[in-house]
Amino acid sequence: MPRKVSHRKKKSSTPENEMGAPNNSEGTLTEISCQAVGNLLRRANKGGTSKKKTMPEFLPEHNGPQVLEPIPQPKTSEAGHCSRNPMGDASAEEKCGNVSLDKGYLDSKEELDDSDWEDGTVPKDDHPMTIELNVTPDSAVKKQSHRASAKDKDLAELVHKVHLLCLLARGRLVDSACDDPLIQAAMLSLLPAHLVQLPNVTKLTSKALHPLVSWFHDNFHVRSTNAEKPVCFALASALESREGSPEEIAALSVALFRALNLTARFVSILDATSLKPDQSCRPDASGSSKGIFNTSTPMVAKLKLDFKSPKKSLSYDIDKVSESSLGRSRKSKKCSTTSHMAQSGDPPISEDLNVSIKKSQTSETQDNDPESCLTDKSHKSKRKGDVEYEMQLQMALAATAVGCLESKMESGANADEEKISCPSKRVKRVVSADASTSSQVFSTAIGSMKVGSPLYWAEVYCSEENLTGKWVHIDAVNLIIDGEDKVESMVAACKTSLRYVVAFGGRGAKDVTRRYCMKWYKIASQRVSSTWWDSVLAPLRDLESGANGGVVQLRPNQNISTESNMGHSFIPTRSSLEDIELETRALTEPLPTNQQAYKSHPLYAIEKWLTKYQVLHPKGPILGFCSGHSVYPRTCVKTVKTKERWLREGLQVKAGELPVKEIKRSIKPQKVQDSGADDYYCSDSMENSKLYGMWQLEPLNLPHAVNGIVPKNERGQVDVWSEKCLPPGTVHLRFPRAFSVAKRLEIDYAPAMVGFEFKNGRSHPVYDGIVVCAEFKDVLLEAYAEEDERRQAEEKRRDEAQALSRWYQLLSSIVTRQRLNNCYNNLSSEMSTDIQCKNENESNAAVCGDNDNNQSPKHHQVSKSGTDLDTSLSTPVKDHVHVFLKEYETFDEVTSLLTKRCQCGFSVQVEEL
DNA sequence: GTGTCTCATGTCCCTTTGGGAACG
DNA sequence: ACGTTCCCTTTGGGACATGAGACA
Repeated sequence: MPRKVSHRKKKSSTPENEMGAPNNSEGTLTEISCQAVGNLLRRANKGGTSKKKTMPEFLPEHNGPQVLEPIPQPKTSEAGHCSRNPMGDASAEEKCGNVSLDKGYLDSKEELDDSDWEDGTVPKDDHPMTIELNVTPDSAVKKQSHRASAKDKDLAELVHKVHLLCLLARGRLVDSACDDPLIQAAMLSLLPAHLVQLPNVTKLTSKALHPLVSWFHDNFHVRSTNAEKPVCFALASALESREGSPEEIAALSVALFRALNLTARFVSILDATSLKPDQSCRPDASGSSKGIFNTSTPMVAKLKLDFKSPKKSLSYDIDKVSESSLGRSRKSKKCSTTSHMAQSGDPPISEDLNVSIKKSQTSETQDNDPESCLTDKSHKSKRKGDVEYEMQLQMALAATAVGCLESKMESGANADEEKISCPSKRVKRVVSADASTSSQVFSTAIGSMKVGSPLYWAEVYCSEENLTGKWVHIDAVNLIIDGEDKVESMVAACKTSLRYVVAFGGRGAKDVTRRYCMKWYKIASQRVSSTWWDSVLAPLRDLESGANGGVVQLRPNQNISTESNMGHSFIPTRSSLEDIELETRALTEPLPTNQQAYKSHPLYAIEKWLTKYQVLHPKGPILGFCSGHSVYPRTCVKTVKTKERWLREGLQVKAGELPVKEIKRSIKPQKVQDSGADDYYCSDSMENSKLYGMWQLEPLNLPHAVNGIVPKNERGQVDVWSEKCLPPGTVHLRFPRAFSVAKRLEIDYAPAMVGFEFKNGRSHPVYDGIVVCAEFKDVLLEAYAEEDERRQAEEKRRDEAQALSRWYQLLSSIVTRQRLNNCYNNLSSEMSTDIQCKNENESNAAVCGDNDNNQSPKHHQVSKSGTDLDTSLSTPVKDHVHVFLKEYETFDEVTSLLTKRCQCGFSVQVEEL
């Protein structure tokens, strides 16, 4: 493939880039991680996916001469942070355009545009430039034609898990840094005196935190940071400059809260690489690639690219806001603009705006929610789906009669009653009054605002919120307090994933995704198996609840009811109450608005998407409707099976029960040979399978064994799928050849079929042992033991006989050879030597030769060929004494072996040392 | 541009109970 | 005569996941 060469021109050589790839960063944990995970994914992409798809994901790539531009290293020391900086890096990008590779690759599709590329050779000027390998932009976006194999899936899952672990570790580091006493003290020293004593820790409400958060928001801004420092230093640096990455700013807010003795957690979205193989190595639909170490916010990034002048950017935003907010107050415009500018991090403009906003906020923050400026935008007309969504939410809540989400109960408790009682007014009220809770509308509004995706925020425990206190979401970066229901919309609008939201505290962590994710069904399939995730989090949960899960002091009137409900032993802690809250959310998820979501929804189901072996029982209550289909609780979905399948589980259909469902089952075409003709025809017939539900079953009632006779099925066997399938009074003996013992003792038995084996195109029953009446068990075992012993003895005897026989054969052949040798005297001495050598090796029998007449002071190693047995066999006269005459001696100079021979044919070899 | 639905297609799982010839 | 082993041939249908295209 021809390589494409990009002229990145001056914009690529920013000071940041020059500093961004320091040699001293070589070998850092980040680099090693980048490379290791990159290698993993490259393995996954091997064969079928081009390099283009993998390379941008994991930078820096050390491709030697291929990358001529100094590639900026990941700007911080952590895995997740270096990329998850959707707002903070914006200013940096404005400065350096689309240069930095880790951003540039990912953020803008424009970079991949053909106009940016030209074929040619590398010019020999000093402009840094990049060579990208292998593919054209079109092919990069081109979809994979092949499906991911199981291996790819496994690998993607592995990478996903590793990435999650890295992000968890990162979160713990940040959490730990938030506890740093120096940072906390420095934060306190910056805090105005009137705010130091502001929060009443014992009776804290989210509203009381507004001044504090406003002050923080005004004084700390998001900037991109390219310094690679340990978390603590990074926080200190951000504190000093009052600027930092979103992660640092969020962490500083946590440090501030903790310095004020508030119970606060650092919350992070763990935006791990995709669990599915195709998505983990492919640019997403919006054209931005998301890799493990490079997560982008395309909307923000594009904005930065489009508008070089900050002022232009500002005017654009204001225009957009004014367009999208018809008849909105001036205040809301300011708020939205401020919100964005604070994120974009342009110094002069945001400063100016901060001043203006300060003025407006100081007079208004006490009474109005700052985030109302965001939610006001949701006044725009609702789509049909939004209205349906709201209606269904209400219906679901009414039908399930489960308490609504606590936050929503609080916000709209009064309105709910009216809505349920007066459906005709519902829509209007939803649009007008309850717009702040409409995530759909908010999503649209956020989209038009082009704000960055929140990835980090804080949670502060407010004891006076709700009845029992609650963890309150505080996004100091975006100046949003108690906006947990907005996070999902903002995240969705920015193409980020809300799969894992983890709160860090006390060096531990807790998954609080349920608090922020209202559409669990959308993320459920993107999350790793809960078993693994729970086991990973278990020790961290303990740490977290140990630090933050203190006993909740309930108000007197609440104490009674709680105790009566939960029992006297229940001591409510923050942790346990939060668990209940999250569990409640899990059980009160709003109804999805699209049909397909019901396919695998854990809570709801529609009949259309039931599988072949599922029925609704009972068929109700109807929780709502989706496109005209009734929605039922998932608990009504029951699995039905055939009699035979239930039999395997030790259950049988009750007498008189009719099948709850019948499905057509095609019988396998039988090959029937037509007599007299070569062609085959298939007899393809259909028959109905009768299916029964669990409620129609009873424990298996097999006929009892009587008079030592085992009850058998129509095939004369017993199907032993499990112990439950054994007829009463029988036992399963899993011994090989047990049947022969039973047969010998004339005990009735049945072969035990334990399953099937698919071989040679058809199923074969697999047998394992026999089933006999229980009373014969001991007799059989005894007999089997005896039989086994006898068999082993027999085997031993047979082996010995065979060994003897083989020895006899061997020796006979030697004797025969020797006799032939004696008879026909012309056998060469070499032959004899060969045989002796061979015999010596085989028999390994060496004896000392007493008859050695050699007088020389040699050390003799004498081997008597053929052993004594040989001698006795070869010499008919027993009292024969070997005589080794000199003339019969031979000496092999190569092996230094002296061979002495007797006239009888016996020979001895002496090795001369 | 986005979300939803339908259809097509690939993958995976479930299904499931010889018989004849040769040989010992 | 009887028991054991080998060889033959190499399913196929449905559920489910996923992508493409149409449509609102």
